[in-house]
This record gives sequence, C-alpha cells and structure tokens, in this order.
Amino acid sequence: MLKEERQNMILEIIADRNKIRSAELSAHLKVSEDTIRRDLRELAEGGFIKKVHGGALANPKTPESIHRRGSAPLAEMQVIAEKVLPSIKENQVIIMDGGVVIEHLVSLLDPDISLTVFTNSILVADRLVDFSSVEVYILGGKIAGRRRVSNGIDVINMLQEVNADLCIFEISSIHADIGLTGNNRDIALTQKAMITAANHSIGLCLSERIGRIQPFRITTVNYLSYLATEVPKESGMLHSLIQKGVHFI
Amino acid sequence: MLKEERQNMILEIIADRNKIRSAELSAHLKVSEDTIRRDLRELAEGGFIKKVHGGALANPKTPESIHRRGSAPLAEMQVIAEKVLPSIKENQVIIMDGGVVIEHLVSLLDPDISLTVFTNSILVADRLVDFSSVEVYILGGKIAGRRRVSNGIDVINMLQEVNADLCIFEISSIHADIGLTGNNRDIALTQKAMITAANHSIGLCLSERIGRIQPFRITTVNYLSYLATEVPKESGMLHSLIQKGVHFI
DNA sequence: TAGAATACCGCAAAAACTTGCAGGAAAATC
DNA sequence: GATTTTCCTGCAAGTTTTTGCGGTATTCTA
Repeated sequence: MLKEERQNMILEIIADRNKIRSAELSAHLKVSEDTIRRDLRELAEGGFIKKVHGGALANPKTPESIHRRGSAPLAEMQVIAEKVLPSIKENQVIIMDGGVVIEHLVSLLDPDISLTVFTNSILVADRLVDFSSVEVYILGGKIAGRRRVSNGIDVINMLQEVNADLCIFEISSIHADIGLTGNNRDIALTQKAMITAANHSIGLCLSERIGRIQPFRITTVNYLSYLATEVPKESGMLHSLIQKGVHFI
Repeated sequence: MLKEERQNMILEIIADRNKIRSAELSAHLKVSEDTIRRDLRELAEGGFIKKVHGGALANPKTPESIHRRGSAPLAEMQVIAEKVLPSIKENQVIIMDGGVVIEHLVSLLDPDISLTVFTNSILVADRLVDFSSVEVYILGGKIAGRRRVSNGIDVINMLQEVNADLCIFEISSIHADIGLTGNNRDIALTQKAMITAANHSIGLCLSERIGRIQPFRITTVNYLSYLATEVPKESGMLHSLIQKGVHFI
C-alpha cells in the first residue's frame, strides 16, 4: 500500500470517528506504529488532523478535511449552496441528504417557506424543525458515524412510501462513464433509494470529487436531473459529463 | 481514552451544567482524581474553565451563547436520572423516549458502555452518537414541535420489528385507576408502541404529574415495570399507585 | 478549632514518542 | 537495462508523557 493511500485512509477514518489511537491504526493498516506516527505527524503538519499523545483527533477547524486541500472549502460550499437555493420552491416535497453543504443550504432558506422535508440527517432535521411552515420527517435507521445520518434498510423502507418532487444530496464521487459511486454500501443504497423516490434530483458536488470512482455504485449519471458544483460550466473538467447529457445549475 | 478526548468531555459537561466536582468526573471518566485535577488545571491555564476547590466552574467571561441548552437540569430531574441510571446495564437493547430528564440521563451514562438504543428523539440520538460503543437507531417519522421527537405511524411501524430489553420514557400524566395518559394522540400511540416493544419499561415522572388525567390513554399502570419519581417511596401521594401494584425505583 | 475533604508534590511504572540507522523498494538518470 | 538516488519502513535505544499512589499540606465545614 502506498503511503498516500494509507494517509488518505487515516483521514477518512478520523473524519468518520473523530478520534483514533495509533495502535488501532497500526493493527488495521498492518504497518508498525512508528509508521503510523510518522503519518500522523505529517498529516498534522499539513493541518489536516490534530495529533495527540496516543493517537489523533479530527481537526476542530476544518470539519470536512477528508480530502487534502489547502484552501478552505467553505467558499466553494457557499457557491454551491447559493446555486441550488432557487431550485427550492414553495410547497414542494423534498428529500434531503446530510452533509455540510446541505446544512449550509438550509441556513440560507427563507424562514417562512412552506415545505415538506424528508431527511436522514439529524442535523438537517434539527435545523428545519425551527421553520414554522416546514413539516419535517426524519428517516429512521441506524445512525452512522460522525456525519449523523441514518442509513440502511429502514431508511429505504420508509422511502418506499414517499413520492417527492425533489431530492437534494451530496455526491461522494462522480464519473462520466461509471456514474455516481460511494465508499460505503449502506450509504450508496440509501442514496439510490432517495434519488428513486423523487421526480427530480440535484447532486451537490465539490469539483475535487468529479472523475473519482469509489467501490459502490449508486446510479448512472442520467438519473441525475442537475449537478451543482462550484466551477463554471465552461470548465474543461466538466466536458465529459456534459457529453453524457448531465445538466448543470 | 485519549487525554484530549477526556478534556473535551470535561468541557462539554461543564458547558452543560456550569459546574462539576472532581470526584464526579473521576467516577464518570474512570481515572483518578489526580488526573482530573491535572486536566482541570490545564484547561484552566488555557482559559477554558475556572478551577475551584473541589471542582471547576464554567468560565464567567464566555457567556455560552452557542449552546442551546441553557437551563441546568432541575434538582428533581437530577434525582430521577440518578435513580434510573443503575437500571441501564451493559449490552442491553433499549428504547428511549425524548425529554429533558432522559437527555440528562444520557449525559450521566458511562462513556464506554455498550448498548443498542432506539430513540425517537433527535437530541438523544445526537448525544448518543458520540458514545463509541453505542449503536444508535433513530425511529423515523414526523417531528413534532420543539421537543424534537418523531411520532406517529412511521415510528410505530419501525417498532414492530424491535424486541427491546427496556423502554425508558417520560410520563406525561399518571393516575392509579385511569393509567398513563397524554394530551396528544400521536404521542400517546407512539409511547404505547414503545412500551409494548420492550420487555420492561421504566416511566420517569415528575411528582407534579402524578394523579393527573389527560385526554388520550396510553396504558394501564400494570404495564409499567417501574416508576421513577423524585419523591421518596413513603410519600403519601404514591399510596394509591402502590396499592395498584406499581413498583418504584 | 478539629476533622474531613481536597490539593499538591514527588516518584515509579507503563505507554508512547523521537531519533538514527539499515535493508529494501521505487523512481530517476544515464 | 543498469545504476544511482531518493524514499519508505521497521527496529532498537533513549527520551518524554501520562497516570496512579503514598505522603503531606492546604482548605473547607461544622
């Protein structure tokens, strides 16, 4: 296993669990603790995690530091959220995934808007409850990790009975030929069910995730009504997606 | 447990309750009082808390504006939560309702306890996710008002497939002859389903709610395994309940 | 003011960390 | 394709951190 690969795995584990001990990583990744410590030190020097005696913690400042990027991703998320905002119209029934961009999107909503929202995110639900004209349904199921979203069969069951106008979700990886993919089977199946239960779907996607392929398939790109990303439509990296007929907001 | 992790927990507890004694922290976090004192000293040096003889206080100059939960738990709630705490045992499957007392109960749990919890409360779920050995399932459904619990048919459906050891819930009203009642039909039906889905049930009940009758029946008192209230068992107001065979913690 | 609770200090053991080094793998260069 | 250079990894020795405990000092409370 390559060093970079290993360090990315460490980052993902920490992003999911918020903390990790060096000994656990050593056992899990099958390298010596010395190597783990060196990795942690490098990652900490890059500002991606906080190294502590015995292991490491997630960085308090950059919550979504799964992907190694120097610049703060906040600006990009802001751009995406603002692009999607006009698509949310009065009296719609909307399925919402969790994630930082969607949480931000919720905070931009008109406080008096009237909606029905199904969400698997505790944080999104928690925020939406305070909107007086929004009916909030939480999708039941097992809550996985730090993202605080429910996944799996219970969510899928509950979605069987839903016919929504719109599904808004965050894309983990998208590739013009392979389609949407994720690195967790339950989450992938859940997202698929969410997309299926709505007439239209908008995928929110940081540009760094475009072109990436992960193990678990969700759907092909033609099931996506619109894709929202922070780079302009004319950008070269979107070319292959446009050829496949993907629409952009 | 990592040192920084422990210190973060201390900070959370202090943010929640405004004060804490070293002995309590020592018992709760399973480290010696010396270690707690060292932690408190470090946190105080960093300006995060104020260390005092016997424990620590929240920092006076940082008015905790971020935390929604301002109100310290009332003394009665504290008493009830402490009474119920020993009933929660390792590896149980527990159904938990929402409510202030139950939220407080969760904060008293051993951070390393291993449990499976089904809850309809967003706030309870949110807190439990941080316990590394607790599997959390959120019961899906429509979220009602500011209590942030889901109710209704979806919750009941999901509970059909659950066989729990214990159900912990907050009693709205209890009367020796009429039984448990509530003032909302959906909530009443939901609580009934929760009690039914567990082998044993513990009702948490502020004494002011004893003897009260509300419109919607939940069950009779004999479906209740134990009742926890802040008044001592010998108190006269519990007499009629004891006659009906209700057990007290 | 006495007794109890709490805090501090120093010590020792265990765990974790750092550093230098050497063998081997990967990349670059010729 | 061969050789050089750089990088990566595990090991061992020495250092630092963390923690609990016993003993003593300080503070609180009745």
